[in-house]
Amino acid sequence: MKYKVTIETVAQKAGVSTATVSYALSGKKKISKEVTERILKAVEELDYRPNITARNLASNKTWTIGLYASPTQNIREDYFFNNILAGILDVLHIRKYQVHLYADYLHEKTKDHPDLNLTQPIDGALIMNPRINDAYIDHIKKRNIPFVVIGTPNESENCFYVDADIAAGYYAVVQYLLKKGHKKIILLNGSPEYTQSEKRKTGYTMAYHDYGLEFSNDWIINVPMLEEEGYHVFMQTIKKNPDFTAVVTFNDTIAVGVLRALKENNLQVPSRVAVVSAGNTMITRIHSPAITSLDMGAYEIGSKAAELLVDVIEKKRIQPSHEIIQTRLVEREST
Amino acid sequence: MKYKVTIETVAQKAGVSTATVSYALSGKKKISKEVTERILKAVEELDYRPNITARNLASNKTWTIGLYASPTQNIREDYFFNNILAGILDVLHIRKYQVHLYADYLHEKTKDHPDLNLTQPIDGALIMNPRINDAYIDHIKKRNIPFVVIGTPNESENCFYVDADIAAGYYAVVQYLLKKGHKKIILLNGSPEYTQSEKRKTGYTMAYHDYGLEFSNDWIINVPMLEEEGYHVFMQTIKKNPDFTAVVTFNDTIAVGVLRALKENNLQVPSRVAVVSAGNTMITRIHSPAITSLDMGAYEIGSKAAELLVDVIEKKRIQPSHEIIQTRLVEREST
DNA sequence: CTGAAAGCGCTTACAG
DNA sequence: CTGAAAGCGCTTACAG
Repeated sequence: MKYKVTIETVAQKAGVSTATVSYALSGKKKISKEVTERILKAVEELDYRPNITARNLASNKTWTIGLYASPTQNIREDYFFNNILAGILDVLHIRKYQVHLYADYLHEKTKDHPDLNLTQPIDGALIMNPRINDAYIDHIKKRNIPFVVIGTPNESENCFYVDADIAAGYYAVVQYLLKKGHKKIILLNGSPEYTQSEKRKTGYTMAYHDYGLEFSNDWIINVPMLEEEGYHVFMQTIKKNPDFTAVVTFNDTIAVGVLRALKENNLQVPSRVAVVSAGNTMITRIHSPAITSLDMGAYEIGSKAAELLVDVIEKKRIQPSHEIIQTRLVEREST
Repeated sequence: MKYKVTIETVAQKAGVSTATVSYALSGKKKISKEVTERILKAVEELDYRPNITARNLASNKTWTIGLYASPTQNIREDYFFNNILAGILDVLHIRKYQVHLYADYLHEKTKDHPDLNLTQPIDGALIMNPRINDAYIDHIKKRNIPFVVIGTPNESENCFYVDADIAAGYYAVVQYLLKKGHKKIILLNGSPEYTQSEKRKTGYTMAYHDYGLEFSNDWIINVPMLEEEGYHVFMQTIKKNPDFTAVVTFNDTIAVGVLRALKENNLQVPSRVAVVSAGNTMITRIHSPAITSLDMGAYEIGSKAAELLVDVIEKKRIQPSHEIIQTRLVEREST
C-alpha cells in the first residue's frame, strides 16, 4: 500500500510549511534558494504530483476550456471539424490551456437537452455551430462563463464570435455560377435550425437579387449534413426539378452524396451540372471529379476563436467583439 | 453583483443541512418526499449549479477520462482518428463519462516530454498509438491511473489494450498481392518508434516468408504518416527502386500521396502498380482510382477501448486483458 | 523570506 | 430520516 503523498508530505519532508511548498512550486512568491532546493528534492524523492482538482478548487481556475461540438459537424465524415479542432488545439497549447470535449452535445436529441449539470468545470467555452435558439448558449450565459461562438449566433450583439463570411462567400459562389450562365441553381442547404444555414440562404438570395434574376424557394432544400442524406434527397430532387444546371451544397460531405446521385443519373459534371461545395476539405481535392469548393478558413476560425476565448478569460478583452474570416473560392473540375 | 449560490445557500433556503441537500440531489440516501421537494424548489429558484470541482475533490472521482491522442493520427488529415473518436464518444456518453483531449501530446517534440503535471484530473486514460518506449504509459502507470492502450503497447503483459490484428491484416494484404503475382512489394511504413509500424512489418515479413519468397529490407521504408511525406518519399523511391509492382502503405493518407507520385510518373494503377492502404476511411472510396484498403475497425476499436476502460475504472475488470479486432480487406480499383 | 490558518464547495462516515 | 462536522488537498491573504 503506497502512502498518498500530498503537499503536506512534501512540507514535512522539507521541514517547511505547506504554504512555502505551494509558493516555491508556483513561483508566486520568492522563496530562498536553499529552501526551494530542499522542497524540490522532497518533491523528486516522493514523486509528488499535485492534486489538480484541489488546486482548481482553491484557485478557482481550471486551465480548461469546454468545446461544445455539434452534431452538424459529423465528426466521422467531415474534415471541417478536424481543421477547426487543429486550430483550436494549436492555440490552446501555446496559451497553456486544455480542452474538454463535450460528447453529450454530439448526441443531443432535438428537443432533449443534455444534462448540463454533468459538465466539468471550465474557464470558458467554445460553442460550435449555434442554432437559432441555442440551449447551450443560454446555459453558458446563465452560468456566467466566458464563451466564444464559432459561427454566428442569432443574437450576435452581446456575444464574442468568430465566423467565416458565409453570406459573402455564398453570394460569390452563386454570382460565379450565374455569370457562367446558370439560371436554375439548387441550394442544398443544411438544417434550418442552424444559423449557418440561414447565412447561406442570405448569400444565395442576395446574389440572385443583385443579378436581377428570379429564383424559387423550391430550389432551396434543407437537409441533414451527411453524405447519405445529400444523396437521397438529391435523388428525389433530380426527379422533381430535373432542369437545374448547378447545385451548391452546405458542405463537402453533402456534395459527395450529390455527385454520387448525379453519376447514377448519368448527369455529366460539369458539362450538364456544375457543383460547388463549401469547406474545401481534403475530399474536394481527392474526389473525382475534384470539387470546386468555398474555403471558409476552418483552421483560422478555430485558432482565432481559441485566441479570442483565452483573451476573454484572461480579461484582456471585455467588450463583445467578433472576427470575420474571408472566404475564398477554389475552382476545380466540378465547375 | 450576483450572490454566489452554493449548497449552503440551498440548505438555508430549504431549512435543512447541506448534507441533506447533497443526499437529496445525489439520491445516495433516502430523503423524505417533502424535504426533497423543498430542496428541489430551492435549487430551482436559486438556479443552483453544483461546483463540480468541489464535488470531484470530495468524492475523488471526476467522471472524466483523458484521451492522449498522438501525432501519428494527424487530425487534420486522417479520418481514422475521427472514427476511433466517434466510437469512444458513443460509449462514454452511455456510460456517463466525458473526455478530456490532451492537446499537448499532439505537439510533443520527439525528445521533449510535455509537462505532464499540467494534466487535469481524470479517472482513467486512453492512450493512442503507443511508442516502443512510451513516456505517457510510464507516466500514467506511475500515477496509478487506470488506462487502456489503443494499439499494442510494447510491454503488453501488464496492460489493458485494444487493437486491430495489424500483423494478420498486413499478412493477408501481402499474401493477396503475392498471389496476384507481385514479387516486389514496397511497404511504406510509418515511423519506427511506433509499435504500429512494427506490427505491419511483422505481417509483411511473415507473408513473404510463408510464401517462400525473398524480400529486401530496402523495400520497407519508414515515413512520417502524412500525405506530403508519402508523396515526397515515394517520388524518391520510384527513382531508386523502379521495378516494384505493388505498394502497401501505413495508412490511407500516405496512399493518397503515393498515388499522386505514381500519377506524376505516369505509372498506371493498377495495371503497372497496385496500391493497398490501411484504414478504409472515406477517402479510399472517394479517391480516383478508389483505393483497396484494409479495414481495421476504427470505430470498434474506439468503442471497445472506452468500454474496457470504464470497466477497469469501475473495477468490473482487474486482470489485464486485451481485445483484438479482426481486419478486413476491401478491394477497390487500385488493385 | 516563512508560517498559521482560513477558505474553496462539496461528500460522507458517524451519531442520533 | 436528518444533521454536525471532518475531510478532500490545495491556495492565498495576512501577520510576522
